[in-house]
Amino acid sequence: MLLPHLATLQVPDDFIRKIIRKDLRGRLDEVVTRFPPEPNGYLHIGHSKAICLNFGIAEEFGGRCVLRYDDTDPVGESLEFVQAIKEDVNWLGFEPDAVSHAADYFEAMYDFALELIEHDKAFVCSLDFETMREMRGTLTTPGRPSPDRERSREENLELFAAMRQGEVEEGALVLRAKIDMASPNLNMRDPVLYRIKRTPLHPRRGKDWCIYPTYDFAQGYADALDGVTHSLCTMEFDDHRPLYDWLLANVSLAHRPCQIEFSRLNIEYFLLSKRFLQRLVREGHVDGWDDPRMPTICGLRARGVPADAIRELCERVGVTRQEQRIELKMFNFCVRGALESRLRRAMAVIEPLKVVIVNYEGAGEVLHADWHPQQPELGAREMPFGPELYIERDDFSESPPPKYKRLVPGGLVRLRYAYIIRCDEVIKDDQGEVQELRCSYFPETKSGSDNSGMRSRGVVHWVSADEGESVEVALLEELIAEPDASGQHLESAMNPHSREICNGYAEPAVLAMPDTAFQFERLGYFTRAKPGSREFHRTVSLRDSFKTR
RNA sequence: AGGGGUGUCGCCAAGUGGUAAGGCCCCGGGUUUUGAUCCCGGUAUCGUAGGUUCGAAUCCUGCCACCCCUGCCA
Repeated sequence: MLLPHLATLQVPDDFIRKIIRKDLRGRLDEVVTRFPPEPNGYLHIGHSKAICLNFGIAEEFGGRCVLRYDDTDPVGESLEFVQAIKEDVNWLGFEPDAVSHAADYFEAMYDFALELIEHDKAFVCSLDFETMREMRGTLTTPGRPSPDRERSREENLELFAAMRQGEVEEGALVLRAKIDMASPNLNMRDPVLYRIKRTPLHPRRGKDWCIYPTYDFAQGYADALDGVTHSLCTMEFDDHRPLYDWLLANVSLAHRPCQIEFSRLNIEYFLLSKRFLQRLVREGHVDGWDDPRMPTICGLRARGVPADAIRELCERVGVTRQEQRIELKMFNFCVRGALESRLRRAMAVIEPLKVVIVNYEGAGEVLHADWHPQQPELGAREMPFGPELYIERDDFSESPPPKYKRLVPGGLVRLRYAYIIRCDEVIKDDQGEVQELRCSYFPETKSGSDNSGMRSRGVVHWVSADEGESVEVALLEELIAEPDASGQHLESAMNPHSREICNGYAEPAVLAMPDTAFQFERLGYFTRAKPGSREFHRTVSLRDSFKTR
């Protein structure tokens, strides 16, 4: 799983794995983890950290990992998301040992609720939303008990049954835990356990149920029913843990999963809130959840980011309880690392500038080059060369910055895999815009048989003007312009240049190959919009150490 | 009457009383017909103030900063 050039990376060993290793030495025989997405949206790169952690641990310790859909609230959930989540998990390289649904445990959960009521640990409350909020108190003042708190067990049982039977209006009654209205932990102030929802229908259970358990109620029991030993979740649930434990302790359940929290993955320029992503799609800022600029798993896949680049990133950033905001550079490093050794190289010119070789005799010739300088087993291709070519506009300059290694008037530059040329004349239009370069070439400098001893300033890529294939190339950037746009308004945060289209030319061999992605030399890694398409978009640029560019 | 969590190089992150790993970034240099890749080399006294100790990033005390919590979302 490690990338060839990154083989030094050590096996993961974080505080969670240390706990598990210790538990396996005595307390437990097997480790069972779970990844519990709510099927109300697409997975994004933030989820991949939890996926890699949970599935990775199961793999490393010979345990199991369950993909559990946390479908406890029908609002916003759909089967479409269920399907997409499964596909994304698989694409990332993981196969769940089991798939479960919290909704399939509704019957068992209902029984746990009854048990709590029977033990006087839960009650049916008739407070309306507003009043309940008011009576909960604030961060610094204690709450006050509901007037229904001392309702009799019989009445609670009766009312809860009525709720379940659909005899109660939505919002009229809820089931609450009876814990401590004065607890400094707000989660312990008699939290709601069940609420009534008549609409929409549950995507999986239809109209079987009209009462639904809250996250807090469902989580621990679903974990227990799934046989989970270590319930790994993100830091914001840290102060839910006392409730998680309380709910498990007050019911006759032998199995006791334990919750461990770790910090979320944040990446510069990636805004991962579901609300934000939904809005991008809804308002048409992107072409869909799988737009190649989206930070969703399917978006990254469309962009050409390989699964192992994502896994590599998750492994590299580690697992701790510290907030982490990873630099984009780190992400890009992993993407390049995954692509570097496996993509064929090719030449494409994105902003063409015509070059005419005035001393070239004949119509043209065919040159040869390996598909990859370090991987000869990838084979070689032929490329047509002729008297008219295109080079990149910014590979020529009349007023070059210091240390410029490209073409200047009167200067020499090597056309990669071909000849050294000299710029003899610059043709401009009325506006003074460079139109065309007239150059002469040196036949004795032909690549592979050059013993002229001539030295050029640098090397430049090119495409035959006659035989180059026209291609449409999209240069992609992040959707937001600020490294951290959380809390900003969408309008001001959006990057207006997230997709710039260029019309250019690629060497013909590119279109003759079935490869879905190439490295266009000196430009970056590019992926086809669709198989066989002549539309490409840039997955990531090459690292560029040219300072004044 | 608030509670919980976190503070080690620009970004991640090891380290758990014996004198600061590693990666990314950055800066030098080498190889190179991609200013790519690859290869060498360089860069921190641990939020802060005290204390304990022969010895502290690690133990104790105070302070400071940041994050989370007042949904019948997850």
